[in-house]
Amino acid sequence: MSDRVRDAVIAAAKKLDYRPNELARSMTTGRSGTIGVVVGDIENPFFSQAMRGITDVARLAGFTVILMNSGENVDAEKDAIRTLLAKRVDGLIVSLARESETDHLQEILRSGRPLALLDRGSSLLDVDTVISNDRDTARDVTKRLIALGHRRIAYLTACDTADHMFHDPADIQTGSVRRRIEGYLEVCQETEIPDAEKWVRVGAISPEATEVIVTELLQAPVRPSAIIASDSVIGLAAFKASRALDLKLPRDLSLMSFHDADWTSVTSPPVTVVRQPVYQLGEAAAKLLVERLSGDEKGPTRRVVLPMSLIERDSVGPAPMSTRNTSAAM
Amino acid sequence: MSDRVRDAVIAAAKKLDYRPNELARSMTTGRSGTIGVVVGDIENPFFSQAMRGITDVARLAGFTVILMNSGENVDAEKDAIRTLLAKRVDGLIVSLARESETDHLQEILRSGRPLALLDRGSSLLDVDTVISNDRDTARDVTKRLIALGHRRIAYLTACDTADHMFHDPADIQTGSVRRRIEGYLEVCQETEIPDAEKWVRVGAISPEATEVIVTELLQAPVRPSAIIASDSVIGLAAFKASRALDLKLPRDLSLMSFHDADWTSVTSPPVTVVRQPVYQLGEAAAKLLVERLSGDEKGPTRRVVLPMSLIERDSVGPAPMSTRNTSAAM
DNA sequence: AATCTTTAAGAGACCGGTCTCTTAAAGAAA
DNA sequence: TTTCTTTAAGAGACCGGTCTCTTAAAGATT
Repeated sequence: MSDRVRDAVIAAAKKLDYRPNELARSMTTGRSGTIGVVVGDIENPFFSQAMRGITDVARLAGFTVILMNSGENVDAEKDAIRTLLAKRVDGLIVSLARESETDHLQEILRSGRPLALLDRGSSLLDVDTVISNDRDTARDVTKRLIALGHRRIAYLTACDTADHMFHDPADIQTGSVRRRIEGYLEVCQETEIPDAEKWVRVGAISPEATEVIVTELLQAPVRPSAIIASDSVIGLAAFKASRALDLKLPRDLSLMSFHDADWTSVTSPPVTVVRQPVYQLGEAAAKLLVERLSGDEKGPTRRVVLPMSLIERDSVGPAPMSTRNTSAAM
Repeated sequence: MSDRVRDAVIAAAKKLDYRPNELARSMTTGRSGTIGVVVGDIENPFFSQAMRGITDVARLAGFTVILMNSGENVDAEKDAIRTLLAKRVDGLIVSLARESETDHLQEILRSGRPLALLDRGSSLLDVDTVISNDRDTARDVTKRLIALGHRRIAYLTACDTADHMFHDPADIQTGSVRRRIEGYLEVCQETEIPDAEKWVRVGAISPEATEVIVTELLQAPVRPSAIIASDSVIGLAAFKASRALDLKLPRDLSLMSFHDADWTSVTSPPVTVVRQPVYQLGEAAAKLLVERLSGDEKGPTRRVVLPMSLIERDSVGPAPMSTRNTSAAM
């Protein structure tokens, strides 16, 4: 009897090509089967790789992904989260624009939905987080550069400050970058390199802005012998700018970049990079979220730290002798 | 009276931090404020750039975007569309895996939702489409190579066939690529270059696969003097493979690639590319869709063709004299 | 002051599912 | 055949909005 009726229903359903309305289902069940993701800019290979990791895990777990770009802008981020919450996503993955502004994130928590932080954590927020070992890697990288005789090492980041100048790590609102700068400064202090702070440059928010910063840096009377780029977009712009100035790497300048983007291995010279497990970062964040969504709602928060590693190629070399004694040169 | 009550309501809403449930709203209005996007692989810079164009337009129009990867796999594409339809997206943007399989797209049309095709059209489907002028550009590029004396020009694409060999443009299911190959073959025929078909290689679906194909191609007794890569991922792998074989560009081999990805300008030599308005492609597709969604539901279908242009750099040069007479060399 | 118009507030149905509870029918046991 | 158990089908409420219709109250008109 059950069979007969079922077959009839199925046949009818097929004839009318009936599709259950997931919206209606979501309304009663309270679950939308959707997770919201807020990233800085999907065009950045860093985020598109991470996004692939997220979508792969989500799909396997039966979730669908809504993507929103914040442009690293807090207001856009707030809007995005508000929209996502209104759409009743089951959980969120956010790559915070500024770690200090967490009011809108509290809102997520208050709504009872789980949240996972991607690449940037926040001490103000006790939630699942996936980051890289930024500080340690920055320390290693800086040590390596110093061992090669570099004393004037510029650090370039897209993170901007109110006056577009760097004074203190506390100015930097993006956690991953702040930790890197802290690591860099620590090592400089330990090796008694004075005024390392003055070599940190903020506001490399676009290839054009980066070009201006790098050009100005390299044309100054006292110029850096090495540059560390905080991501591959900055690294690429710095590479182009140094070439435009006819500088030979690594003779005239040592360049290294965070994120082993595709292009870094095919330049001449190929550029020394910090390999970041970007896909895995996204994957891990999605896994944490999916686990919360299917079971232990209220387990202890987990913080995953994925290791980065230095890939030494040919854009980094010994510093010219003339630059080694910092105090004299200044 | 109205004011008093409204104020009271607003105050109460604020106190309870009330957020309208978009799901419930969607159910009655029949509009979810969401558009579904199906791309091959968000990790590919081509798609991530296009996606940025889409999300920017969508956000401005008040829509939210659900992203799904098909991996250029028809079954995954079908699944994705089914899910999207069940979630009651208002419209879809799809980058078709195979132009001949359109049953699942008919399903979209039957559901009454608008659809826009991105980068790949289908003659079977009368819907809004945004593509590039693939055939003409391929013709230009081929002519240029032939003018430089090239007679053996390999064309590499990720599109695969059943037997992993190319026989006929009809084998190629990705419209943009098929049109390019058609343009390439047309020009070869017009200039009486025999057997151009044998230089088309399919199945460059990953960097590894591409490396195998390129290495085999370049180590054969009769090898191509020029390679055209159908996208920047293939172009990069081909660049690496040729370098691994110690070939000097453009002396030993001319290489050019579709899609002006970032890296193409920083290699040595920089590679000659076809500039594709990728962001604009996404933008245009989203605009077409949004227009349908807000007004002329049933206007005539529009096909937007965005122009590509050749950026000549230094990876393409004259063919070695020895390769110019095809018949003798074979 | 009585009537008509305007405007606001309240009540009810609906969207399309899920879930529980009741009722009816079929099959098993006495 | 009667009674008890099992199982299937049907009815109703609910999720949280939108929308329409009714009712009540305020303001305008003569």
